[in-house]
Order: sequence, then structure tokens, then C-alpha cells
Amino acid sequence: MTDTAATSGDSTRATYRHGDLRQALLTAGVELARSGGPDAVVLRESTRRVGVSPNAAYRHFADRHALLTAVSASAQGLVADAMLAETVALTSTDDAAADARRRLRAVGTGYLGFARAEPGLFRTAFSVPDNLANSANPAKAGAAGLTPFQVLSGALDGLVAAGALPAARRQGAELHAWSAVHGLGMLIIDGPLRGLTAQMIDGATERLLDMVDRGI
Amino acid sequence: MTDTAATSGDSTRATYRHGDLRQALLTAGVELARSGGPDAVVLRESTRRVGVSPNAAYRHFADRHALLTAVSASAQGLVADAMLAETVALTSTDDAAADARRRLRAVGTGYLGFARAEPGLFRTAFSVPDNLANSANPAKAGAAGLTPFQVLSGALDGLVAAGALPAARRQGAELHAWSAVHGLGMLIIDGPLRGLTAQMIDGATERLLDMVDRGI
DNA sequence: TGTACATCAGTGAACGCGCGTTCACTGATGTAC
DNA sequence: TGTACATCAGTGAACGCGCGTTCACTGATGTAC
Repeated sequence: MTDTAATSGDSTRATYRHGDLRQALLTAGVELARSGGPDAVVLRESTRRVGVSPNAAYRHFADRHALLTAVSASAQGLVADAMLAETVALTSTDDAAADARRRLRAVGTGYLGFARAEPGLFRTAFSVPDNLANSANPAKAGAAGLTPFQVLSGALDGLVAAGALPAARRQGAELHAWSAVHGLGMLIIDGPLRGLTAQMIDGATERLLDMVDRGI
Repeated sequence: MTDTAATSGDSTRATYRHGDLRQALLTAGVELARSGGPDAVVLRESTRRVGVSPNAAYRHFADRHALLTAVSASAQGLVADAMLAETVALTSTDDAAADARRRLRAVGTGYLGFARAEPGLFRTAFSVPDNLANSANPAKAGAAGLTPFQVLSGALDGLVAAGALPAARRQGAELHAWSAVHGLGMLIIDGPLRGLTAQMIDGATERLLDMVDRGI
């Protein structure tokens, strides 16, 4: 909604006094989510960190939930970037199908790597009720302009284009691939698989991606 | 820890006054979890429902977290029963491999059916940090005496016995199969797939189980 | 170009809420003699 | 078989905490004339 153009030194002010309080609160909220997940995204603490009175937040967010939703979207952008980051190291070979499969794998590795590295942000990104219809919402896009769903979709499209996935199986394939990596992520960071060692998680990740590769 | 033998009419009292306050608080906690997930498992409200003063709970649980852990274990028992319930309708055929595959499928269907029917209990069962080493803890067993992990393990063992899964792939297979259904469950009840219609969820479930069937 | 005025981002104080937890206690029960 | 005593499950009152949210406000900024 609000135009959050960076408060660079140009003449037109981005907003009153603070510069851009909305963005500052959002950034503070992301840091809270990073260290404590969605429950830690608290209005009063966000304003405290920005150095503003508690009710000032209500000029920019309808309520706590609105802030949480915005923080969740930001976190999803970071996930998208992590997914893409894992694919940039890939080099093309003569085997387009193998390339496409490696790309999907990298996307999954990036997703799970983010879950492990930033569990609080990961939970905030995907444990807030949302709707698939918003999956392309620009607020959820990362620096590359893509949302996590779009990154995954792109990898699956590549699979079809390379002949590595029958077109008949393409539709809705996002949900299965996503479910697999998401489930492992949640079980590891927040559930019964919390005690797994890093090596065990690495192994489980590889074998999970094998399963997706074979079964999708 | 505490012996919670049913307070049947026999002579030896189970405990003082209340009968079995520990069990009563646990039951109240399960109901709280049912309607609101892990965050709703609150000591004061549990005691209120049982009709006892707030601090009475401290005779039976060290703190709120101890109650939550016990509630989570109870919820896991309910999940195990839901998984098994889906398998009892199965009939044996001449094709042992197909039977075993159907059984694994039913286990997955039961798991996801529980997630959809009882999202609060589902989240309480598996969103509380735990350790795989406790996966056979009797506190997590349902009426049939099995924990969810044990039910899943049994289905996978059946797959190997029937020749439907190479033994080399058996070890750790719980994690992949579990991740897939768990991820879909979480995305549906608590995340970005919340807006899916029942039909869409049914379809996604079937196709997810296809993927597991092919890929495991 | 100067002045009166409207806007509205942020203030300060306060509210009611429900929580987890601790304290010193009470009084029914079981048991030792 | 009766009585004194120890046990310990549950009580009542209170604590400090941090939260979300609302109220009437202030005063710097932008703008219309």
C-alpha cells in the first residue's frame, strides 16, 4: 500500500518526521521474527526498538495482525532469495533434463537451508494463515522480484520444458514438492526431529529430494 | 511418571480428594489444544475448567511446559489411532505388494485426515519440540498401544516384507514419508494453502501419496 | 511573498486483560503406637 | 480399638509482567489565498 521508496537523500521526503516509520517497524518486526518466530512479532517491542511510542504504529498498521502479515511477506521474500541463491552456482551441461532436475533440487536445498539457518523467519513466513491466491503478491517477492511459489513454479516449468516431467503431471505439482520440503523443515526446526544432527539432516534432505525427484 | 491407573471403583484411591487431578488437567489441556493449538494450552484455564485453584496444578506438573508436553503426547496418541483407523477397512488380496502399498497410503490418509479434522490437536502433537529418540514413548501411544512413528514404521516394514520396497531404501524412510504428509498438513491448516477447498485438498492428498508411492 | 489555516505523524497516559508463578496456609486422610 | 501425629493435595491471596488498544492531545509541516 504505502510507497516505501528508500529514504535516500533526495528532496521529496518519504513521509513525515521519522522518515519511514512503516518500513522501520517492518524491519524491527522482521528482526523479532528472526529470533522468536511469529509469536515474537509484537507491536510494542517493534515501536520500542524504533524509538517511538507504542500507538504510533497504528498510523501504519491497522493492528498487530497487519504487522505480522507484512513481516510474514517480507520473510517469504527472503526465502525466495535463498532458493534462488542455491541455483546460481549451477552450470549448464549438454543434458537439459539433468540440468532441470538439478535446478529443482537446488531450489529444495535452498528452502531447507533457509529453514535451518533462520527457523524464526521460516516459521513466520509459512505459519501465518494465507491463501494460495496471494502466492504471486509482490510483497512476498525477494530482491529478484520472485516469490517462493514463483521460484518453485519456474523450476517445475523447466522440468517440463526439458522433458524431465510429463506435462500431465505438471499441474499442481508445486503442492507436492513444496509439501515434502516444508514438512521436513517443520519437523526439524519445531517438532519431533529437532534432535537430529546436522549430518542426519543433510542425509535426510538428500534422500527426501531423491524421493521428490523420482516421484513427482 | 505418575501412575494414572483409571479411577475405577476399587478400594485403593488413585490419589487425594479430586480423584485424579493430573488426568483431569491433562484432559482439560487436550480440549484447549483441540480448539486453539499449543498456545491455548494454558495452566490457569485448565485448572479453571477442572474447578480447582490455579496453583493446584503445580502438584502434578512442574510448570506450564510440562503440561504442554503431556498434552502433546496425548495428541500424538490420537493421531496414531486415526492412522490405524484408516487401515482397518483394508482387505487382503492376492497381491501382497499392492496390499502393503495401500496400507501405507491409508496411514498417510489417516494422518492428513486428522490434521484436517483436528488442526489444533495436530499442531499440538507435532509443533512442540521433541526428539526422535522419544518416538516410541508409551505416553504417545494411542488406544492400540502404538505411537504415530510406530504405525508408520510398521507400514514401511510391510512394504519391504511384501517386496514393494527395496530393503536398501528402508532405513530412515519414515522421515521422507512423514515429511511429505506433514508438510501438506501444515501448509493446509496453518499456512499458505489455507484457502484450498475440500476437493482441492482431497486431490492434493491423492497426488501427494502418489508421489510418495513412486518415490519412496 | 507573507500569513492563516488544515493536515496528520507521533505523544503521553491510561485501560483492562490474562498469564505464570510463589507464599504461607488448611484440613482431610492415612498411619504408628 | 482408640488417639496423637505426620503427610500432602488443594486453597486464597497476591506479585509483577507485558501485551493490544484507545483517548485526547501537540506541534511541525505543507498549502491555499
